[in-house]
Amino acid sequence: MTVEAFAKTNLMEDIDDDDDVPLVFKRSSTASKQSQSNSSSQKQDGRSGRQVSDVRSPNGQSSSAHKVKIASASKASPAVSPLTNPKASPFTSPKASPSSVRTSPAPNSRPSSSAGNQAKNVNQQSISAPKESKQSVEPKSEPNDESEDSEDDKPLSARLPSGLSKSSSIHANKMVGTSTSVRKARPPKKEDSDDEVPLASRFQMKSNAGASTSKFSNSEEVKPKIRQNGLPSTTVLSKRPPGEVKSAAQASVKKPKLSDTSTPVSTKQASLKTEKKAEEEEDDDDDVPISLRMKKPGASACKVSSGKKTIKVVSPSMKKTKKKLKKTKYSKSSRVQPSSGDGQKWTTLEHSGVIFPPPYNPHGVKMLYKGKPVDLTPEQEEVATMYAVMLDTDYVSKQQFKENFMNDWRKILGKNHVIQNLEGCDFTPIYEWHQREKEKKKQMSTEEKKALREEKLKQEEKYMWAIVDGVKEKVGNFRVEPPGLFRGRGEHPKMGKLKRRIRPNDITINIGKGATIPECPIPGQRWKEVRHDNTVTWLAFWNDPINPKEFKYVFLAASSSLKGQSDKEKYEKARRLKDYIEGIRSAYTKDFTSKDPVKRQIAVATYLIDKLALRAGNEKDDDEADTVGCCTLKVENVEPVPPNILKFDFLGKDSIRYQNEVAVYEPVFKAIQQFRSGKKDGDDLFDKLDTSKLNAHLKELMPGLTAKVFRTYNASFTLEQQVKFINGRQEGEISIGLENHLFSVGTRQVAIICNHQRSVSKSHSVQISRLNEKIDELKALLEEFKVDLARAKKGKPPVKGADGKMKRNLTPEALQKKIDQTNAKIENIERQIDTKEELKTVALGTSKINYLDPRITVAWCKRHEVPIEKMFNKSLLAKFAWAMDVEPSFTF
DNA sequence: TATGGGACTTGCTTGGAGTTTC
DNA sequence: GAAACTCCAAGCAAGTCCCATA
Repeated sequence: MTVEAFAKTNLMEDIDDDDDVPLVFKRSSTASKQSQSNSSSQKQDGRSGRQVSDVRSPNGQSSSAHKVKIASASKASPAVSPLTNPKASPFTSPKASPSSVRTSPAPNSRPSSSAGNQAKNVNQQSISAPKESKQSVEPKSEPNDESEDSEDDKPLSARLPSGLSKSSSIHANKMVGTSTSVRKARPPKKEDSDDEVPLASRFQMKSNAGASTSKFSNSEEVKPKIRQNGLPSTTVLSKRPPGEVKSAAQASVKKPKLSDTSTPVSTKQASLKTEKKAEEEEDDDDDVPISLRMKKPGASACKVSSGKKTIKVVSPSMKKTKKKLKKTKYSKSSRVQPSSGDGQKWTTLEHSGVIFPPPYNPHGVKMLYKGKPVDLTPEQEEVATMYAVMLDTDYVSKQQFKENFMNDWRKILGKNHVIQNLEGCDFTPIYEWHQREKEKKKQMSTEEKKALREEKLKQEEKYMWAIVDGVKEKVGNFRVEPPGLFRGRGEHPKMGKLKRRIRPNDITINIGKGATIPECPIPGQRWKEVRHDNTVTWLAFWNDPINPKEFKYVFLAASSSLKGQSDKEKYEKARRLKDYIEGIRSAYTKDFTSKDPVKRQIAVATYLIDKLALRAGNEKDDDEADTVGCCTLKVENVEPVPPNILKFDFLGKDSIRYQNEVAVYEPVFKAIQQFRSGKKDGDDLFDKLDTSKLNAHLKELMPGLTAKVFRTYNASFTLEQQVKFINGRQEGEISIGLENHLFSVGTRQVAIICNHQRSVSKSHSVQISRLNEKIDELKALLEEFKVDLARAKKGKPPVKGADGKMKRNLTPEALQKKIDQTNAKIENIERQIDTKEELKTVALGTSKINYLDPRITVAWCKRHEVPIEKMFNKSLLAKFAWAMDVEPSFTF
C-alpha cells in the first residue's frame, strides 16, 4: 500500500540542497540590525509569529507573558525571596536568624560586604576553602526542618504565595513584596512533618494496585517469554523482573544506595574530604550512561564482557564509549546489571522498522493562476496542496514562508512553467476541496470511523512494538514524517521550505545483532544502513530534510523502561540539588563582586537560572530562529531600572516571549549594569560565558549539575511546597475533590515559573461571552425572585414572568432558597470565567510531563488515599510507572 | 579551546474522541 | 441529535548537553 508510492513518486528529492536561499535571520554582531529590529518588535508588541503576545487580559496587560510587577508591601505574601525583598539577605534563614532580614542593609547600603558576609555567615561551614577560581560545594549537612524551612532553600516560586487565592495565581510575581510583614503569612512551619507521617498500612499501593499491578495479570496476548511494558497501567501485563530493570521507586526509595544519587544523602554528615571522595566517585558515575547507573550491582548474570562478546558493535559511538569507559570504574566494576555493559542500553533488540506515509493520491482539482485553471503534474499538485491547506493559518501571511515555499516549489514546477510567482496564484479551489474532504470525513458514521481506525491499527500493529531484552515495549514515533511544508515557530528563517518525502534509503536502522532485519517495504529499495549499536536507544533515524545536519529519531515510547529509568534519574539529580543548593547560592553570592569578570558573569548567570528558572541558552546558528536563553541574553533583553529592578524581555524557546520585572539583590543589579556598559543593544550580555563554561562550573559545585537541573528542581520543589501548604490549610479535610485544587494551584504556579504558555483557543472569547450571558440571565432571574420575595412577605402573589406567564405561588422560605441557589450559580460561573481567563495562556501539561516529580503526587495520593488515576491520565500512568512504588512519606 | 556531531529531552499545536449541554 | 466543550495523544519543532576531534 504505502509502499508503491516510492516507486512512483520522486517528489522533492533534490529539494534539500537549496540552502542558498537568502537567510534574513542573522544574529549578534553581523546581525545587530536584525537583532534590533527583532527586539524592537518584541518591545513594541512582543510579536513572535504566535498569538501569544497579542493576547491581553481584560485589564490590558499581556497575560501571555511573564509580566511582573514589583508589588507593594501591602500584598500579602507567605514568603519573601531575595528577589522579592532585596533588602533581605538572600540566603539567611529567617528562622535561624529572624532579625537578619529586618536588620540587613537598606538597598542603597554597601552591597558587597553584605553579600559576602551573609554568605559567609550562613554557609561558612558548608563550603570548602575557595580556590582562586574554583569553588566546590558540599551538600548541606542536614536537610532538617530548620534548613528546609529556610527561604534559601526555596526557589523563587516557592517563596511566592501559595496560589490559593485568585490574586496570587496567574501573575505570581505580582505578589512580590518588600515588606517583612508578609513573612507572617508563610505556611505553618511544621506542616512538613505532617507529610512525613508514613501511613503505609493504609495505602499499601491501594491506588497503585488498581492502576498498575492487579490488572496486569489479566492482560492480553503476550507471546510466550515476552513480557510487555509500556502499556497504560490499566492494561500493562508485567514489569521487568526485579533482576533486570529495578523499579525506579524501589531503587531510589527502598534501596537508595544502589543509585548514584544516594551519595549525597548518605554523606550528609560527612566531612569535606569524604564528600570529595564521594564526588569523585560520582564524577565517574556521571560518565556512565544512566541506564548503567540504574542497574543494580552484583547482578552478574551478564557482565560487561559478556555483553561485549555477544554483541559486536559497529557504530563509532560505541567505539568512543568503549574508549572512554576504560577510564571509568564501571568498565570493570561489578556494579553492572545483567544485560548492561559499559554504556550498553540493551542486549537484544527486535523491531519491525518504520511505517511510511501513504503515497500521494492526486485529486485533480485545478488551482488558478492569474484567474485561469492550471494543469499540474501530481508532484506539482502535491506541493500546491500543501500550501493550499495552510491558507487559513498565519503562515501564509508571512513573507519568509511564502518566499521559501515559492523557491522550493519553483524547482518542481521548472523554469518555464506558466506559474512564475505566488502573487498570481489562487489556491482556493484546492483549499475548498480540502475543506469538503474534511467535512466528509467528519460526517462519516461512527461505524465507518471505527472500521477505519481498526484498519489503520491492523496495518500499524507490528510497528508499534519492539522487544528489548525480551520485554515487549511500545515504540514512540514509528511513523516516518510525511512530506509537507516546514512549520518553524516564531520567525524561523526556513519556514515554508519543503520537507521532502523520506524514503528507505534515507533511514538507518538500529537493531540487535541476531535479530531479523526489518524488511524494506519498498521493492527495489533498501535501508541506508543497518547498525547494531547497543549503546543508544534509537531504533531508526534519518537526516532532517530541512536541516540535514540534524536527525529525526525513532525512540521507544515514554512508557518504556529505558525512558523511565532516564526520567527517574533526572528527578533524582534535581532532588540531590536540594542538598547542595545552599552552598551553591553562597558560592555565587560571593562571586557577584569577584574581581574576575568570568567568575562574576558565571555567578550572575547562575543566580538568574536559579531564581528565574531560565534555560541555559546555547548558541544558535543563523539559520535558526533568533531566540535566547540565559547565556545568550543580549544587552537589550535586560534593562536595569534603579534602584534594583531588572526588566527582562526576550524570546525564549519556541519564540515564546519572556517578560518579567524582578527586584534583585543589589550586587546583581550592579553587575548587570557593568556587563551592559560600553556595549550595544545586540551585544551579548554575558560576553565571557557560554553554556559549556557555565555547566563545567556547575559540575564543580555538584556532580552532574547542569543548568537545566535547576528548572526541574524549581518545579518539583514548588509543587511540593504547594502540597504542604494545602495540607496545612486543609488539615483533616483532605478529600478527593482537593486533587484538582492541588494541581490547578501547583501546576499553574510551576507553569508560570517555567513560562509555559499556549495560544488562546479560538473559542475562548465565545466561551466567555456565553458564560457572561448566563450570568446576566441569572441576575435577571435573581431580581425577579427578590421582587417575589418582597411580595410574598406581604402576602401578595408573584408578578408575571418575563414570558408573561403566571408563576407559582411560593413561600418566602422557598423564594429565599431560590435566591441563594441562584447566587451560588452566579458565583460558580464567575469562578469559571476567572479560571478560564487565568489559564487561557498557561500551558499546564508541559510541567506535569517534564518537570514535576511524579513521586510527589503518588506519595500524596497514598497519604490521602486518593486514587492515582484521579491525578494522572492513562499515558502519564504508563510514563510514570517507575514512580508508583514510592513510599507515602516520600518528599522531594 | 572551539566546533560540530550525536543523542537525547522539552514543549507547543493540532486533530480527534469522548462527554456534556441544549 | 447536533453543537459545544474537554481531554488526550500524536506530531514534530526546538531546545540541552555530552563528547570527539581538529
